[in-house]
Amino acid sequence: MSDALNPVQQDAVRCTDGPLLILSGAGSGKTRVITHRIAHLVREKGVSTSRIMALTFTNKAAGEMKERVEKLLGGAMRSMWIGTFHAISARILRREGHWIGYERDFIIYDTSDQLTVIREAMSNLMISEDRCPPKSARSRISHAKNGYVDPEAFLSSGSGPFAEDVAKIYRAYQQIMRARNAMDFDDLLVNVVALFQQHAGVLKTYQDRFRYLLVDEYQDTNHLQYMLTKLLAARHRNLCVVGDDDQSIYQWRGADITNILNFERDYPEAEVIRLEQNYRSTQTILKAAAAVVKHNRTRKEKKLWTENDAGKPISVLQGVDERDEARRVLAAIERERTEGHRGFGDFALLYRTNAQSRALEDELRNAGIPYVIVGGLRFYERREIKDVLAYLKLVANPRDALSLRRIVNVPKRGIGDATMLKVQDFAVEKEIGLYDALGRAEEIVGLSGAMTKHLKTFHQHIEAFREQKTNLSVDQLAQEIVAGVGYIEDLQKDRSDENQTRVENVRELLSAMEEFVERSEDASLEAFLSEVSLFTDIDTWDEERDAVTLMTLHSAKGLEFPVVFITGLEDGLFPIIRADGESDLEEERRLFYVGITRARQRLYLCYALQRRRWGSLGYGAEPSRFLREIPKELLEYETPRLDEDASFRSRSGRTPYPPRRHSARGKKQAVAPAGEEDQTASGDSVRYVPLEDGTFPFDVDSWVIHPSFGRGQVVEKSGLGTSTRLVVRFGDGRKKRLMAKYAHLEAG
DNA sequence: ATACCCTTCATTTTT
DNA sequence: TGAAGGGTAT
Repeated sequence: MSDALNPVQQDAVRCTDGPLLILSGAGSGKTRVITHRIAHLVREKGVSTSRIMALTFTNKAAGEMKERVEKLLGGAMRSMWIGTFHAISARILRREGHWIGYERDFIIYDTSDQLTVIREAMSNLMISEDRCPPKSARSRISHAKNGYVDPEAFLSSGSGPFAEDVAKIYRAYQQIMRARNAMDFDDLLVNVVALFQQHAGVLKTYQDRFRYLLVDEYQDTNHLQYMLTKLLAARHRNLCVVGDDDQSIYQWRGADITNILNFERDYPEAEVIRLEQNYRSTQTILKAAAAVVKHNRTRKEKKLWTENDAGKPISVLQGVDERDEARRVLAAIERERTEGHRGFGDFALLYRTNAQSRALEDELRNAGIPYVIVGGLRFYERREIKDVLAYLKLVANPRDALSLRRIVNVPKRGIGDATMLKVQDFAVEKEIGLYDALGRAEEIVGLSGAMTKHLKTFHQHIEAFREQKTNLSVDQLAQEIVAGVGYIEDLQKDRSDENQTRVENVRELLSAMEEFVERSEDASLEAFLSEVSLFTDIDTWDEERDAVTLMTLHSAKGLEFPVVFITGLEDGLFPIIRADGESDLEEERRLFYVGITRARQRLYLCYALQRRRWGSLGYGAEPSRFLREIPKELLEYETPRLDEDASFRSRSGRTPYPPRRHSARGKKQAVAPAGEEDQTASGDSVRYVPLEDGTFPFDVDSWVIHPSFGRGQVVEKSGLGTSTRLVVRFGDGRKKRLMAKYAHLEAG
């Protein structure tokens, strides 16, 4: 990219006052313009950074923006509010939520937490899950919120099947969330809009403070975000929105493309600037992108151009099935690597659905190629991470019954479901929270003395953490908790690979917290919890790593790679057609457009003639109609090589690469079990003598025979009498935990 | 309490 | 297909 801004970019930078719509084509240097614009405001116009707010969709975009502005201005931009809509809303609500009945320490529920609450609401209402699937309730509630529709309005609008049920669930759900001082993602936006609408004074403070407002990816704003933007900008009207209607790919989530299409109607005095020079891709790639998106009707006409070379044709790869497709991708990667002198980090493999990553992943792993998967299984959604966070959440907010339930018996404290039911009954009877009920465990009838003690101990433990909360930083507090409850030790009791990974993840979390404390001005527990709740996988994606990147087309938005493979280009998959036959072809096409324009030099379009979808159901597929929308002269079909070599490889799973270890986040490595050789040597024979009380005489190191596992050696023994438990290592190296009284062991 | 078997779900995309 | 969660036998 050239150093100086081009004339249009300069216009966009200098046009600071009044509403401005920047239509920025893919690869047109959008981020550069935004950051220079902010720097211009500060340096040339003397605007204080504290008066600028920039809203983005992802933390990554926000972080990048902040970093680049800091670089331009040479200093930390503490006072400037750059963040995602959700993060900024959370920040405002931490300060002002009390106006609308939330406490400062409200917690943010993720989508699985949401589901739990919905189930709870449904069971209270006696609505069966067959009648109204919780997930569909969730999505309809979310839609309602995105349209700023409350339960009552939802009911009167009476839309869709079971509208009454959903309205009831919606209301009950909100009641539960309120009682727990909790908000879901949508609530963050709903509440900040409600706050501003109901409290003019509060709104005025923010309107006055933020004289310059900037919104990135405006084409993806939903109605709530639109309202929020409008409210904030109403006073100064210095609102700059940046976007590209051709890259609107979140309508399914409530994004309203008319926000960008109607900007000029909302702000008649708005300037419009079009960034149309592309600095990223070859002419060939741009031509293909333009030809595709031209098929859409609802869009603003624009003409992207570039001074770059024509570049190579776009390659089309055909596989017989998804494995074959994957192998062809790998072959192309290898060719690019040797001929094009590229590193693994230059490649991106994009797909429509996360499930498609498997075949690619399998082949990459076989070949020993390092790769990173973005999305899919998220760090903060892992069990161990959620456990630790649940402790923190409970410490932050004892009303968070969800977190309480999650960890009350983790690690095991002998507090089971039956006990918690009694606690719950007591809590309901006394009209107190679950947590407070634990503190009064001695009053609960029907609990054994030991159980009461367990509950009290747990309560005291948490109380102690709550006291420490004020003197300790978040990371120290987390360390105290992890150590205090023996979380890691508990994991290490079972030394499986899986648990080892879990321990590492917990440590990773702890170090992430240290980092958080170092870099944040507000290092409070609440701020940390807010941040992690709003974190996604793409945010941690490390572009420096020399590894092939795998991700969905959606995740790829905003990124670029020298070489891009778009896989699974089959009708029905991409464009996707759902089970009900519904498909938004224009949005799918925009998604394809986004994918194409991620590529700088080389683009590969791949499909398979047959693909397994949900297992055995293989379906024959037509190549995607989108392929036909690209002019033939831009394409180069790779001769399908369906020779015996390919089929041989398909069976043996061999590839030209030697297997090598690599780490792919979130995927457990296929590690061969620690091979213990056959134990054929006869050890000391222990006579099988069943004792009167049913105990068994086996000790550590003695040999036993199990009716189904065969012969093995006792490596651990715990418990006494009838509850004797043994860990036995059998012939194939597998260790089994056995309850001696059930195992039918014989001496051997 | 654990281990295994069964069912179900996911397969659209995410803050 | 395979992961994950529930239920049941041990």
